[in-house]
Amino acid sequence: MNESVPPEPSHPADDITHHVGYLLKRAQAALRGAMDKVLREHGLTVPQYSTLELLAQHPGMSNADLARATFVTRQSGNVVLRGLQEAGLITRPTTADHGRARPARLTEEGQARLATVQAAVHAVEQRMIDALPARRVAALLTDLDRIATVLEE
Amino acid sequence: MNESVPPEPSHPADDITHHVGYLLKRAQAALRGAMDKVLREHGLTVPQYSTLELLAQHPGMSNADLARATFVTRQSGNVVLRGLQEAGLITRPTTADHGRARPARLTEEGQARLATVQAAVHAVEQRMIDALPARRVAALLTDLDRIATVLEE
DNA sequence: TCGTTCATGTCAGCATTTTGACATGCCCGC
DNA sequence: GCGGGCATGTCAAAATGCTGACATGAACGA
Repeated sequence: MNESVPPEPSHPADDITHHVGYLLKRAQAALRGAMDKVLREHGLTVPQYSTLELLAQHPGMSNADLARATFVTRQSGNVVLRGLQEAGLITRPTTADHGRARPARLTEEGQARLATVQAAVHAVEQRMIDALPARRVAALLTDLDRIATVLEE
Repeated sequence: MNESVPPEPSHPADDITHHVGYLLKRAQAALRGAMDKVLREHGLTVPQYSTLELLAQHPGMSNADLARATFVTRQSGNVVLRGLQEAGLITRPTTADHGRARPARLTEEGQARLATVQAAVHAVEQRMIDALPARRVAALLTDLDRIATVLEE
């Protein structure tokens, strides 16, 4: 059953802007821009927000954990963590009780700041979801997961 | 190890790593990494490849055009263009015949280099597509397009 | 016990990208 | 004509991210 897509049978690559990779990039760029715009009003960057959100769900994550989860290097993650610490939004023990990992946790102020921006960020995500047929959202999630998984190996 | 996840069974929707935004980021990061790895063997970066591909389809695009199409600033686009020009893969007129825009075009060597890497890059994209149910690919494309469109405005 | 291996945190240097600014050249309404 | 408005190219400086390197601490097997 290949009849549903007959437009270009012979030419495999016509318009790059309609390839999966390009659209993935475009959607991600648009999301990044929308989040940046919203977060700037609250004095946070996207990496900072992501870190706060992760720490809220998993208190005690180390710098290396957070770096992996946010898709940056440990070095970049460290910079973000220092910024958040200077802003008083997180705390890290000065000495590691086990290994070298220093578990990070949200401060009261960190939790408050996160709660403030969550509404705005979630509104952005809702705009995304509302733009899609409701019954396709779940499929999109599994598809994106499969793409990531197959390319990560 | 990063053993940081024995906490309470939170609701699936509460886990950020299953949100659309996070999966979009993860898929894009994985794609970027896979393309980087493949292109490095041919001495090209992802922005350079993207620019070559766009110029192959649309000869004469200006720096500003390319910057918009690759989701970077004009300044960054200019750096990429200079690199490609130094490598002898593209040419740009030293003076603009109309306005300030200087249309870029692939050289013979540029076309050859592009043809060489296209197979490798397309193989990556094929791995993505093969990881998905065939009948969902078209839906994924339209969904990504809708996400990008709604967030770009 | 000891040595190897691995993960982590951190420093330094480099590359890339962005922000901000400015000059130049078209278009379009007046 | 001609002026404002806009898009483009480019420079300089700052921000951001990465690679390479090193030291420390834990886990594991000989």
